Amino acid sequence: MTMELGLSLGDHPPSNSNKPFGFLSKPLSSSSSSSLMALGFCVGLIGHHSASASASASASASLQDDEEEDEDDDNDQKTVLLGSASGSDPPVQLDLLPLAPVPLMAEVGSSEGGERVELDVNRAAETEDSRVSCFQMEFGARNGGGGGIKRKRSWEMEMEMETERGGCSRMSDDDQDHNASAAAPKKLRLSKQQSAFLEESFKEHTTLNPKQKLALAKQLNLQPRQVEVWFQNRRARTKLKQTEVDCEYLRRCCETLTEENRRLQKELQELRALKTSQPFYMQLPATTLTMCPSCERVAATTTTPTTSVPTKTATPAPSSALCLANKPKILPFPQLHQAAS
DNA sequence: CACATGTAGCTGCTTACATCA
DNA sequence: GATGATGTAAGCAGCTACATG
Repeated sequence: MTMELGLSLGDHPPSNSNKPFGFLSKPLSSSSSSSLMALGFCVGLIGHHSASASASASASASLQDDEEEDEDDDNDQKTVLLGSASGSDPPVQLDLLPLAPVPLMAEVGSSEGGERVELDVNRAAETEDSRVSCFQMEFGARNGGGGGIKRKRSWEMEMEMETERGGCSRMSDDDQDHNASAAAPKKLRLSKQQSAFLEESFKEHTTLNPKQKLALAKQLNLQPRQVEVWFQNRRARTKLKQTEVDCEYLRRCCETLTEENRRLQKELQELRALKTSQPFYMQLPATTLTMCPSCERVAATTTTPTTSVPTKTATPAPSSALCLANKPKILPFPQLHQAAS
């Protein structure tokens, strides 16, 4: 007789994944949990997701006008449902909440310009670096830009024409040629205010419709393409962090189940030892082994032919209600032999 | 109605640059 | 100051959905 103890993680894969847990083979960072916290997200196990987005209120309030039909985008909460080990348990919901909301600068996006502490990369056009900045924007458009700017959107062209009319003045052809032949344009970082504003907007909706994108770009004095790229990268970062959280959760599940497997194997060995130490079990009264699912102790009860009252002959399991319920019966060896033959 | 084509938006991967220890 | 690690803006390929002829 062989008894197999198989453990599987596959019953309830994460709802957002249609792949098996192949990524578990991927090495995990050594200090996973702490690093997760360091990433700026906290993991909470909650029953129902509470609308945390309300915390990020005023920042993108100015954009609310533009998001009439985009409520469906808001379902993109940074949460994930994970199947639990037992099917009856409620799913574990990992909630990614930014630890520290980014303070919003009052003057962000004001085209008239409040006093800015640091250099706004897109305002650098007004400084001696202007050519670099203007060229950068021009470069994307002229370049054909490859993938992202393969096909220029009509509304983007509209926006850029508007920008050219108003803001960053066009360079002369000579200047353009000069810059085009120069080294690739420097990559300029968004200012903290711009990033903070985009972050607040991202809390409201992780995707943008063209109107929202235009509005954001206008407010932040950025190209719509820059806003679009920022949101794309931000979604990718969110997904990456969520994957790390999922991975950590499943790693712990795996540890727990491995430990459970070890314990059950040990218990099986003990039962086998019990069998060999009592070679005359055939003559013993029928024994029913019961295991309490809560305390995980095994109790053997013997039933004599003369009386229906079981007599406990081994370590008694606690008589809690849990112990009385769901008694998994392990057939005594004689019965197993009979069933096999 | 089925099909081809163009457009727009997305993801995933990658590169290059900026920043920091 | 040099250097490696890390973060991030942007480029690119490929996919899908949708509108249009």
